[in-house]
Amino acid sequence: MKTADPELMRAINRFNVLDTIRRAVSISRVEISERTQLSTTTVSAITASLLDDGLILARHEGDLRNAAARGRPRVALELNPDAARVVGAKIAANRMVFVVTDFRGEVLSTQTLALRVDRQPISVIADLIEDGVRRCVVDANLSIDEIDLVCLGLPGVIEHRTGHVRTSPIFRETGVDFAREMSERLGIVTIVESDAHAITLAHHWFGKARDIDDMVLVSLEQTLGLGVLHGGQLFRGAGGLSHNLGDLVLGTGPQGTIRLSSQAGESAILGDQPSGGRFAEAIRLGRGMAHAQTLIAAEDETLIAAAIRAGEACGMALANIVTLFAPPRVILVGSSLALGQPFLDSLRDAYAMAIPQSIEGVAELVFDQSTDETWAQGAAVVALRELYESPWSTTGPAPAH
Amino acid sequence: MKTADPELMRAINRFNVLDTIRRAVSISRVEISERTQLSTTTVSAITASLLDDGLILARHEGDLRNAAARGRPRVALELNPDAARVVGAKIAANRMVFVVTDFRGEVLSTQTLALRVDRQPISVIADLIEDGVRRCVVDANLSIDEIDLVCLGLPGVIEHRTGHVRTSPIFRETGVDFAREMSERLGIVTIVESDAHAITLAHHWFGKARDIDDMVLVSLEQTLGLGVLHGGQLFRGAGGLSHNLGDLVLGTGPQGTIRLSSQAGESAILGDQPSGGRFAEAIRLGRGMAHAQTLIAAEDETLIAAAIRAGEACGMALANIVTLFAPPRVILVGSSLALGQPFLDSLRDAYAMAIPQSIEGVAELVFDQSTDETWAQGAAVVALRELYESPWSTTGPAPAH
DNA sequence: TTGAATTAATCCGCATAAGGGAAAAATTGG
DNA sequence: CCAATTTTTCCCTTATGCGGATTAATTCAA
Repeated sequence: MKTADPELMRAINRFNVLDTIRRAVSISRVEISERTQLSTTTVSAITASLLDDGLILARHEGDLRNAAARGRPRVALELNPDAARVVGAKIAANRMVFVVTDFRGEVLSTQTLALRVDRQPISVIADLIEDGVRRCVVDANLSIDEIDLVCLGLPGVIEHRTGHVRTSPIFRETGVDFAREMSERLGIVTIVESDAHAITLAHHWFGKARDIDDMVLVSLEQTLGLGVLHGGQLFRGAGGLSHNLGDLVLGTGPQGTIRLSSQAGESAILGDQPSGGRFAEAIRLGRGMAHAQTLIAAEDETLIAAAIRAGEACGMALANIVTLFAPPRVILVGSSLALGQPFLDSLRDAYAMAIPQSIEGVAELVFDQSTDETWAQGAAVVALRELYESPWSTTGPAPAH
Repeated sequence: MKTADPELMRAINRFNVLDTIRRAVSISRVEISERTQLSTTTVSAITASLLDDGLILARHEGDLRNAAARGRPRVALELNPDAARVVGAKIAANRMVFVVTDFRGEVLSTQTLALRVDRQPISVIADLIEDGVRRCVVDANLSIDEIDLVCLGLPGVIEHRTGHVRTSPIFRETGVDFAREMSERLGIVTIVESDAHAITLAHHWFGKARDIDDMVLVSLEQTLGLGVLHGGQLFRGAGGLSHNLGDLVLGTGPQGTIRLSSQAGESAILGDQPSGGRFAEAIRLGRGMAHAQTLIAAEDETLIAAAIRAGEACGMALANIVTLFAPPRVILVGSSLALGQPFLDSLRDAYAMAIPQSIEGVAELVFDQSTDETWAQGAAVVALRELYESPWSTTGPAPAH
């Protein structure tokens, strides 16, 4: 049981102030006081400590109010970009994308490795990731020991608390203690997180959920993932497990249960393409969905049918998720969106059909084609949140460089 | 944004101490200190204030440690049963059950009204509930103004925060502000909550989830409900909405979507029975499931088939819920369990088939045939939790009588 | 029976938090 | 240059939790 002591109190208020500054980008103390309901005295004390720790900066130029304002001008407070650096990564079956960001989550450098890594031994994958992280750090003109935290977003069922990867399409093994492995290799604390959770936070900080604290995100990639934002925090199942939507059962068929992944997973949509062909080559290079879209535009019957089937399955699963979580907004992301109209239309139709009347209109559907960089940035946000929440003054990573 | 001030700190620690005492039934200050990680000094201060407010009592008789213990004996602290009284109720389509409980949640009196209330005008239902509450209070030798809170548990989609009943099988209307209606009638603050949430808390306090803070409960009654306990608290969807499992889509059939309620809802299982017959009579009296069980024991083909179909549908839905929430335990309750083996076996089989390998074994399935009184007691627990959390010393309901 | 040992509970003083009000600081307008 | 205005800080009060010393209540042994 966590006891409430003055330290916790200060940690909470510090985080709130820091997060308020982040959201506003630039904000005066009075406004922080208004938004957080903290007294100006307390805000002043907290910001003084944040300034002292080098987490924020004061900018005196320009008045934040209208130009004709009288009285002492407000001092703009902003996050100090240099307060920390983190690395975020999206690890997928056929590509890896790394970013280095500053304390604000702004991207400083990007590294993309386009290669198939799934089913490789762990040591090989770990080698590649380590290499990618180091390259990306060098690209940002930094040294590896200037990085405070690393967060890797990967598909599959991941136990956030321990960093164990229960199952992942990119690993042959199950139950890998990947956080420890990478932490040791890099010499930096490394967090392992579900890629869906990463992109969920990315949308909360920079994307289509900036204005709300409750929402659900569904990622339609090789794996089908889910992120639930609840009161501004990721809702992790008991034990901190991430979810795997692909395992959802849609019904029973002649050969047992029909899972969502068998209808809407990447391989289910693209099908078995003759190896060596142009399509198979595109898939291998991670361009499968884009290629599929051109084929759909050319009215390829098989693919259109597959896209429609996938859309229907997703729409139905989505309705069930909305029934359970009743979020005001649902964001859909992932490569499958590239399939275009046949997929999206059938998804929307199936959703409309399946959503119960009682909660019709509760959730707003939003589609978003984020770049891989955004996913990696989301992983960086996971890392940054850890830093925001840690009580700098007393203990934790070094505040500034 | 909730600001952290000393008052919040105090409220948190007070609640933790009170809840620790409740769980232990009888406990000394040292043990509270050990379990809550609060210093003995703080525990002493808080318990002094709780004693002062009359919420707990000190019992000096008997030593809590082994008989041969040396030193000053520990003083046992217990909840003061008389610190508050609440009314809890389970409102179903064909019966109402009321209980009055003391501050510990112990039942003081019970009232059962066996009558069909669904599809009646709201005023009629409200009349009946008012009557039931007042009778139950009199039965407990109390006056209505000695009751601190009332909580009504009803089926359907209910907005806990506002007390609005979005949809409920017992109301003709939708969007009823039932909490306000009943609060005005009774002159007592009345909470309206999903019956599934009520029974979930009942299990957490007294039943099969006493030892854990994370679990999922599925209620199989006329309506199919869900309760999710997350970190010892009910997980309410965004907006405090309760869930309606019956609206979950299982697949598509010739005439549109197939919902769980059409496979496993009470009416789906029992079917259309010729009115006037014994079965129809039993259903009208709320004995439908029990009657069905005797028919199943007599090998009624139609009913066995219906039970199996319902079990399969529930098992599949359950697997999906476990996939999403990954709880260590799932408790199944409700009248449908009375169907017996054909239902339970097919449920278990379908669940085993549908549960993905990656989380096989994380969730333990527990079946429980709670009485209606337990459901009502759960509603009382919802009310009591409000009292436990309210900062008595400063404001809130009167502490003692 | 009496004193030592032991354990529980409380008292006292300290550190730290937030908050309120007054004072200081920094600007504009006349 | 002074008055007006607004932001920020300083000083003081109150509340919290905690550590150490103190008091209280019991058992054990001589």
